[in-house]
Amino acid sequence: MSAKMPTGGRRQPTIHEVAAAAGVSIGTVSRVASDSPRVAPETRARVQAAMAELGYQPNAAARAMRTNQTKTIGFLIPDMTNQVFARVAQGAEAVLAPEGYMLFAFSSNRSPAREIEFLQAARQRRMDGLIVTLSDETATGTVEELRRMGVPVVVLDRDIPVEADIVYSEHIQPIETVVGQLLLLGHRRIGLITASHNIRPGRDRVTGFRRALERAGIPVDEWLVRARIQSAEHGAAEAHDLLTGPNPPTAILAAGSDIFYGALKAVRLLGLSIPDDLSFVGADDALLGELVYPPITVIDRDMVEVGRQAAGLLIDRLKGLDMPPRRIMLGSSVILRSSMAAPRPRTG
Amino acid sequence: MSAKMPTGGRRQPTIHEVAAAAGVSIGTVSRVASDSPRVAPETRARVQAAMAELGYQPNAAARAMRTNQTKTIGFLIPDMTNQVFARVAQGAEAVLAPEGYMLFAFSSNRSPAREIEFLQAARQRRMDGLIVTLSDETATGTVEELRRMGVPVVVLDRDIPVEADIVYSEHIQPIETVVGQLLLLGHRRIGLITASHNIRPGRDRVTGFRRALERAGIPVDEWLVRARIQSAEHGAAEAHDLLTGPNPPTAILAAGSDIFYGALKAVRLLGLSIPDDLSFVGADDALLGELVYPPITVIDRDMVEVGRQAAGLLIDRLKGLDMPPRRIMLGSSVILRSSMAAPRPRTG
DNA sequence: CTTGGCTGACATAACGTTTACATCCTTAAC
DNA sequence: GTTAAGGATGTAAACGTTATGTCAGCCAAG
Repeated sequence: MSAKMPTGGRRQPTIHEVAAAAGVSIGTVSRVASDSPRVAPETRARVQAAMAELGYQPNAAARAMRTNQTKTIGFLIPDMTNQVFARVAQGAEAVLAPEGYMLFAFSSNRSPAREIEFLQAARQRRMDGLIVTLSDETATGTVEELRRMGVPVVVLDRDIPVEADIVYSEHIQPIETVVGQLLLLGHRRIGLITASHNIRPGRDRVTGFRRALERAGIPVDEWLVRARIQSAEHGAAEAHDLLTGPNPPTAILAAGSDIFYGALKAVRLLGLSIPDDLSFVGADDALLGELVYPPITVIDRDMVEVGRQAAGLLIDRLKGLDMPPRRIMLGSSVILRSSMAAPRPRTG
Repeated sequence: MSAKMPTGGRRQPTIHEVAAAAGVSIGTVSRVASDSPRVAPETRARVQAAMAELGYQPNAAARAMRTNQTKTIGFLIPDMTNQVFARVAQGAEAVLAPEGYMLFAFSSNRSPAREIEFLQAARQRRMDGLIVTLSDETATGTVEELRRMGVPVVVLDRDIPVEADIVYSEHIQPIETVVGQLLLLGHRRIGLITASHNIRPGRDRVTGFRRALERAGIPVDEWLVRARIQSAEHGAAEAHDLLTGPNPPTAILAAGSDIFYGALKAVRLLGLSIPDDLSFVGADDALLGELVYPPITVIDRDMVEVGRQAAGLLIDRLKGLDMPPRRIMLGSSVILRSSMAAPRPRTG
């Protein structure tokens, strides 16, 4: 052969080859591979030497077929490029790895169709458990598929009619707090840009927003409430629309990390100065809020902890815990910075 | 049973149950499942109905055992929270999915030990191919493990002694360009913070840096060259050290996205103003560069394209292409913004 | 009416493990 | 010296597929 296929072609050694090399039966090799007792130290050493020599790695498929376990956890996220979900993965991984599970992340790019594909692939691969963040609670196919899973599933921050453990983040209260602050500063027209009503964070943020205004006795101008898609593009478009409208808000809440980027970019493009021309509040990306000038007030939450908690719930189920679905609610905090100020008196 | 284990416990139906339900043999079910011809339309319909009824999903492990294919590609990245790698995953996914492959991402958190664990897991799972970004070219265990893979591997932006296809990014030239610009502006002391010599990007950036200075006949002050760890912490620490030293640079190149964040944060904390007190250049996060004030000059590259190219190389190998390792070099661009200016005349 | 060709379906042998069971060999106790 | 106990190892079935070989039926041609 003149051209070698890079790192390809080599067949993986099987338990039989190891057995032959060590001069024992495959049963013995299997016992050594899975750290069973009942094997003589001398034999064990010989087998281990053969395994090392051949570079033997047990075939997970064959193993899975016998044991009905894959030691694999699937993690479905709407968007891999979003740091928020990446941090959750990090937290989950930290809990799962020591238990011998591998976490494989899959990004759906916010497409319910891709989510269904993933769930089917996960079922085909007989993954032992799942952590999922759906991009649309109202997509029935996804929920249906989730019901068929047959393995423990932990849902993140969504309300769906499925028997599963859930980790929630607090969204209502922090928005209420921030809107309260803005009202105190004198703002009366506050814009909210967030995710759609089809996912819990979107709904809750709108709820918090309304509550704060109602408590202050201020009617909600529906034009100022933009609950649509969770994306930078949406954030930019809505911010632009709000700020160039006939009666623009004096403050904007960009609730969602992507929306935060997009809205901030739109503000920059319009040449508005924060907080002189506009008060601005972001969410879920404390670092960005810190790096820009002026530093921006941000609603933040510990996503790594979300991942840890989710993995914890999953581990319990994998260990056979049998009880009704559990719910964990994790808090959010408001990091106050200098992006909020009293509104400039109307000059029009 | 009083408490039901959420979404757990349900055994998955097998091909036998589908066969029984449809009143055919398992062979026929298998042929329907894999879209073989040679099955009567009426029979096909009956089998499909049974599959839908039972929610049948073929067991991937059993399938893999027979076919020696898992339709799974592993993607090893140093850090999931880094957008750079997430974008690569996105690009790769876009190419792989239409070919029927699933991409599973795994983050090593820059630990060679975790990388070895992943490679072994990938081999156990008999993944069909791999895209890998190692965190240290000099870690021998990783390379050794890579050699044993037996399936096509595409390496991203690393020089390692393995027969594999590689996708490179251009790092020397953009640094040279930027340093050239800074020299033109009058800078003579320029600090470089980047990754260590153990990975190609770190080495190349230092090379570009030296070349630009040499061409201008300026000796390199080694104190100004900080090629260490690719992390925000390192970026912050080195920037702080440089800027508080006895003879600080008048310009800083923060070459690497994490380093960019960290260094920028350090500059903020020191209360320095860009570009008046300091010229500043970032890398790999064009969006951040755009959002901060003033907008920051950034060395950028199209990571989604990197992913696409890598997946393309992999697909070719999976289709049986047999030729010596291929190398693809992708360009980088410099996005000029207002963070570079003439150095302030020395007042000391 | 037989034969040959063809189609659709079935039966069955792998694939590489794990594990219950069988077997062999020591060693110790009677 | 026989036997029982027990530890170490071997044997073989099963897991859920795919693919190969086989066979039954049917139609057309001789």
